[in-house]
Amino acid sequence: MPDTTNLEPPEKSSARARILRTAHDLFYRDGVRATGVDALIATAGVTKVTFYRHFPSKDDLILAYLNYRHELWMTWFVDALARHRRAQSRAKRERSPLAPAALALAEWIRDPAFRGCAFINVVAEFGDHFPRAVEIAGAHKRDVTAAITPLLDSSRGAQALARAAAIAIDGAIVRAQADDESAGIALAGLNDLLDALTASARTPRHRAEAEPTETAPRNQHRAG
Amino acid sequence: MPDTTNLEPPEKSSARARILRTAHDLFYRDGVRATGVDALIATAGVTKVTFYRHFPSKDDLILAYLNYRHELWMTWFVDALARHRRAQSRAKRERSPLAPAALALAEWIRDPAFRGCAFINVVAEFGDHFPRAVEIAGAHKRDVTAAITPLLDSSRGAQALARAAAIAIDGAIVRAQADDESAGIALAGLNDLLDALTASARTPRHRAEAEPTETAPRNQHRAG
DNA sequence: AAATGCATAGACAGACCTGTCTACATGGCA
DNA sequence: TGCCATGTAGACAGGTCTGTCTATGCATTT
Repeated sequence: MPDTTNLEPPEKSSARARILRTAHDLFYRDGVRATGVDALIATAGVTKVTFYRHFPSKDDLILAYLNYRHELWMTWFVDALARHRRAQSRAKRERSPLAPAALALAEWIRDPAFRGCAFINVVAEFGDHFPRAVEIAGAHKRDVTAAITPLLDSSRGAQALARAAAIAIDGAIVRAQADDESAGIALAGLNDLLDALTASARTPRHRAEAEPTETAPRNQHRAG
Repeated sequence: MPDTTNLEPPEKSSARARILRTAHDLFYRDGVRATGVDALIATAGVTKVTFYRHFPSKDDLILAYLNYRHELWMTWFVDALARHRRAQSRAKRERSPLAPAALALAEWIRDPAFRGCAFINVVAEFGDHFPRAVEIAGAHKRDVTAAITPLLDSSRGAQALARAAAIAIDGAIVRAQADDESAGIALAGLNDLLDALTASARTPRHRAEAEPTETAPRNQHRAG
């Protein structure tokens, strides 16, 4: 997500803002576990006392990082959506209503600092061992879905459509992350998916409404 | 991926097989970085000398783990695909040609040991700091795409379709991982995406063939 | 019988981890 | 003037990390 300008008001504890900002950059770039507290305080230019005064434990900082990141990213995303929506309405030729989402994603993925979704990454790092972080990640995903819902006709099944689109977006994100030069493939695939989604919504052949057990097998498959 | 029976021939160094197997289980369950060598040797029931004789460094073990996991998972996946394909051909009513992939995914995601895609997780953990691991992850993704390609008509654009489907699959995987009870949402969304994909392939309205720059902006967006 | 290969047990080094501690400086406010 | 929040600098504790070390046992092969 480009251009992460500092949103914190500097009058309220500049040290805290610097720590949070540094944590954001290092956590996202190098991973949370790989970033030690010593590296954080050195980069932020504070001392340990200051650091631990603001964030009593690293876990607290991680949670603050996730909330900060969420706010930052969502702000950028809804703005990018609106931006591309305006550009699309100016252009004559019709496009998929989800095209703004694809364009926003393309912007982000092509950014040199792109390193995937911070929330997916944290869940991948910690999983069940950090449930509060997983919670925030879930809330983030829900908010992303909610942000793209207004792109769609509110009339029929916009909810299910938005959910499917959000999944396609996540897939493109991890695909672009896993293979450097495959960002193009990821974006092309995302376009195909979103186009197919809206096309099928126009011609409602089989409206799959949410319930997955229709196709999923019930037999609990025990694993090793 | 259920039922990970031991594939290693036991005559050749049972210790090595035990280490690899243990690494597989712990790395996948708890994360790679979170799993220390001491925990590995304790669980595998070997000593440090034995451990380091077979895997000179933890990085070597990580790579071996990824290769092992790849073989294991792909074996399961192609089998599950064939299984669901047979079941589908027995059933009378027509379904999407990608339905076997969705059914296989459902099997996996509903497995209690499911903790997302091991390769996505490793990339999320290490990113640029472990390029060889990222390479293996890319190869894995390519192989998954290749495995679902035969489900599609080889005639027109099966390649692009399979790539899009693979992205949808990845999206469903991370979605199911991020939010526990949202496995159902992920699978429903995956079904919607795959159905839409094959439906749009039958009525080729706009065939987006690979090149993404058609929709993606060229302006290099510098980031902070 | 000797040698070689592979296993065991566990101490150890050196680095890094999170988090606490003492001691001191500064600046705003009652 | 005194108080207190906030900042600085850096030593330190206690744990964990990867990786190396010595010393020993037990096969199979030569």
